Amino acid sequence: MIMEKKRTDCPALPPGWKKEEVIRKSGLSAGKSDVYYYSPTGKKFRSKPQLSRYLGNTFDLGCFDFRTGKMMPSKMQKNKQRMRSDNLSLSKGKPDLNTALPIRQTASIFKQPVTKVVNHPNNKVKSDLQRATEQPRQLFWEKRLKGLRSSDVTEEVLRTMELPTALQSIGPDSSDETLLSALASALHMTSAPITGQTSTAAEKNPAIWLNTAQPLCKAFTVTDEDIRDQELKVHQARRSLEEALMADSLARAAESTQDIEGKAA
DNA sequence: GTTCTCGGCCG
DNA sequence: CGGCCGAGAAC
Repeated sequence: MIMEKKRTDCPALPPGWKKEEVIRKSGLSAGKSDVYYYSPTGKKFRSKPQLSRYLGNTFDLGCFDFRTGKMMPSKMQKNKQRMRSDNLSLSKGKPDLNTALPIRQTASIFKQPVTKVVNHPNNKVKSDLQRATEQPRQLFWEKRLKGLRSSDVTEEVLRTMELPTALQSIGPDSSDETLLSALASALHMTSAPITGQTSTAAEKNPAIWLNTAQPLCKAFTVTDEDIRDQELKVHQARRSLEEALMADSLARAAESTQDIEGKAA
């Protein structure tokens, strides 16, 4: 009888990645288990460094637990280096493989050319950006984003953002349930300014007058006050983050002191 | 040749 | 003790 190996989906990794656990059947280490991962293309990975090298900056494995296959928020970077003023600038030890660089990980599905390296002389590498931008798009495609919610790596659904009331949805689905998605998409799809639908005709008969280069959103103007408000929000968010990091760093310091006391006793 | 498996090193 | 990887075994 052949025991098939189970390759299970791994929700903490990008779609298509599979995890497998193999129990050792014999030898001194019988009963111990080895964990492997398979990329969407089927390549096998048998350690976190190996996985990390392959994913590079496209994915942060900082709090990924290789054995369980889950993101461990508590295990936030098991780095020796503490967030302290005395080593903020001069980082000693190895440069961290891929937690260090602040890479935006949410936008990668938009307009990213894929470079596929294949060791065959007749194959050519295509990076065709035109395709991504000039493909025909479905009218009112934003509707398909309805009901989609973002979630973090532990699959907790995140609180949605509140949009200014000046932003009004347009089109067959007048609710603003897709508005945030539509605007976020628009910001990623183009580097041109996002103005919304400037033609008033579009409001009355969007099926005909819709400007497809712009999101399903009535025209709006951004005032200097809006910008100041936003700057304030960002500033406050940064303050909160700074405080949270500081509290975290203190908690860790206390934790390790207890460790030492525990061992001494 | 490739893939599977366990040993064993090292932190 | 467990993660990681070398290398022999198996195919």
